[in-house]
Amino acid sequence: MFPKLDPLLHSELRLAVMSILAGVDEADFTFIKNETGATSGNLSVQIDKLTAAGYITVEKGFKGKMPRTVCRITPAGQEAFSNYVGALKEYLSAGK
Amino acid sequence: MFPKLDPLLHSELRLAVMSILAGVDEADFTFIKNETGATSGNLSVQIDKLTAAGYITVEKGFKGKMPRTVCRITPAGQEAFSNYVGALKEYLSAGK
DNA sequence: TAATTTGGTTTATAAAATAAACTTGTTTAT
DNA sequence: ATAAACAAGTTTATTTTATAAACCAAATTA
Repeated sequence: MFPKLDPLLHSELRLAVMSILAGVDEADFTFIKNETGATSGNLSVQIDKLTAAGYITVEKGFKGKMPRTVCRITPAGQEAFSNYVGALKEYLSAGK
Repeated sequence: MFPKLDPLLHSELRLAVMSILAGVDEADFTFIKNETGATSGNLSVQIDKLTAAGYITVEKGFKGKMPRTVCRITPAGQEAFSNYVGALKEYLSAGK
């Protein structure tokens, strides 16, 4: 009746990150930080976890001279996110 | 853009409990335990938290000779659940 | 050239979830 | 009658997460 929720996605910040990345081609660290209001440290940690899970990729480069970290969602990440949304609906249906 | 999610509800088991209670008049401990597949210990702890928050009420009695714990959602709980569902939708919209 | 800011990472602390062990009392089998 | 197994939880301990604090290197600004 209640499907298991992917613990990697069932986290406020990681979910927000995935939500952003699901809607765009790419987004950099600073943009995600601004959108979510997260601290750099927290964001850095959560991005690592999503990367380790293969849900996103991280590409480090430079914009001019400043370092820049670009994130993208992977197909596996898209699917995991989609599955999570589906599973969650089972929990929410009663609460309209 | 991303509303804060009520941390009391953003928990797999507590959310399942609230989801059950949102749909029925009352439910007892054993029923919730069966529906969710949770361990007694975990369920006991999470029910305490929901009770402390005023989201549910717990009534202890007996069914025949056996102890029995009946749970009900409160108006505050209904509203919190409803708000949570609304907030969550902001996070899920990108993922269809 | 001395702050200050940008863009982070690493490490430490606080909070949460989960599991293991225990309690109280009830049936069931011997 | 009594021991073994079960029901319905609670309490305590362990593990996992999330968050915050401290730190770092390079770039920019005063």
